Amino acid sequence: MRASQRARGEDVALVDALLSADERRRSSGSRFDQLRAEQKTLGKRIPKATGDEKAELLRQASELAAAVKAADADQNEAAEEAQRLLLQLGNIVHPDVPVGGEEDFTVLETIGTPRDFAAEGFEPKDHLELGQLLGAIDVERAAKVSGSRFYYLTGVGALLELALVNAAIAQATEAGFTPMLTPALVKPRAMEGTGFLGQAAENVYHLEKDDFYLVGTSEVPLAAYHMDEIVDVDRLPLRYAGFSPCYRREAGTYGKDTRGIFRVHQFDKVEMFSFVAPEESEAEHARLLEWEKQWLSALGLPFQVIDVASGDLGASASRKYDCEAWIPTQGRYRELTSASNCNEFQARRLAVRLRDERGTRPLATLNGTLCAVPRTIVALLENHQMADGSVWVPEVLRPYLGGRTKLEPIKSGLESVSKPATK
RNA sequence: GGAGGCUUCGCCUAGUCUGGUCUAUGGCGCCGCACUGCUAAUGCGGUUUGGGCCUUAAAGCCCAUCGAGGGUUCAAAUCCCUCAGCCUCCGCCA
Repeated sequence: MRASQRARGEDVALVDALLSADERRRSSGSRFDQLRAEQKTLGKRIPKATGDEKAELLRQASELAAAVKAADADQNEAAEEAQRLLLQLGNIVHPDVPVGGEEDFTVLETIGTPRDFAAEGFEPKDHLELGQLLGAIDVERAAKVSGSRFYYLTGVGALLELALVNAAIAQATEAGFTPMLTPALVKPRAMEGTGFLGQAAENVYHLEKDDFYLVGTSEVPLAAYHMDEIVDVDRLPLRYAGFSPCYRREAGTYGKDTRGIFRVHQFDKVEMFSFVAPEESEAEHARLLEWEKQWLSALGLPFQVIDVASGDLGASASRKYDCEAWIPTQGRYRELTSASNCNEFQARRLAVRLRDERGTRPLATLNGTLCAVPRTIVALLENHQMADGSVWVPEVLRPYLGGRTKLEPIKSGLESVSKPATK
């Protein structure tokens, strides 16, 4: 909603200011070039000259040097101004994107059918209750240690995460992605270049003492991986499957999704990231979505695909498809994955270019979630639960869970082993 | 954390002490052309990136770019300062 409220008038004013700053940069730049050429010519004569002639030349050169310096300063100032304005500008929205705020998305398709628990004769438990029965999730101790919106995955919960990650990486590798473990702390340039220091800045953790940012997604280190590089067009597409912890301040979400692990400050995620030629970006966007659908289908989750509305796109995406899984205890579809086409937006800021017969130009970057762990666990537990609190394990995960077909409530869980002394 | 060394137009490299002759040397790779049954070899030419001018186009021209930024100077790859990255050694540490 916030983004949609950004008045169009402001953007127009921004673009005008940007254009005039660029014009200033250009004119003082050509003045600089000209003065510099004169200075060079003059400079060549100085070593050969003697006496009065030399003194005169030195005097002229000195004046010229001052003029060059002034033109250079003008140029730099205008360039900085233009850059500053440019960073405030969001990506251009794809014309087919539905206009409006968060609620104005279009449902593109619905896959699978939510279970009818009433017909099965029992009331579904929510993921936290199931997690506790299984000895898989501990939010109480996490609150003690780290505060709200943190969690421990314990026992089978920890195993479940590892299984999900392994299965997701296996699928991505099969599809041709290069698996990557990425830094979670990045420099300002990487954060800024991916578009996270604009409206999204309030949701980013910053380590002031070292000027590091904690990434909210491995999209950041993956996009910046080829920063300042020129990639030969023959090497495209470059596809990476990143796995990293993700940190989010979740500012402005007080009171939203407070129960369980649906919305947390730290989680692990497998992310797909593609570098492609700009003319390929829409086709690649569709492919990313297909891989997400393949993943969610393999997990046996009912979900819908939405075309996210313009106001909910963020700064860097021109179009975004979300896959939303059915959450039985909430009675609605919730975001599990998100695939964004950023076209040249990030590449331009990070100076990632391609080289083909036409020369060099920015390429396109796209990102798509494969598996954001906690939310996937939420959906998995709730959708595959049975009346006794056990949870059916989809086939893709079994090889990574010692072949087990279901997770079962533990008789004497961690609770009985060591209860917190207080409360 | 401490001490020292290094960073040059794809890769390697000359140049830095002693500022102007650097319009940055040479090799490798790559591209084009020539020659040659093919390949190879050989010869000649080209080969950073960004901005601008000019042109139908090709070509050509100007400016910047020697890790980044600042300073000194008429003039900086070269001298000074700050920062970054890499390497070596010491300390500490999983």
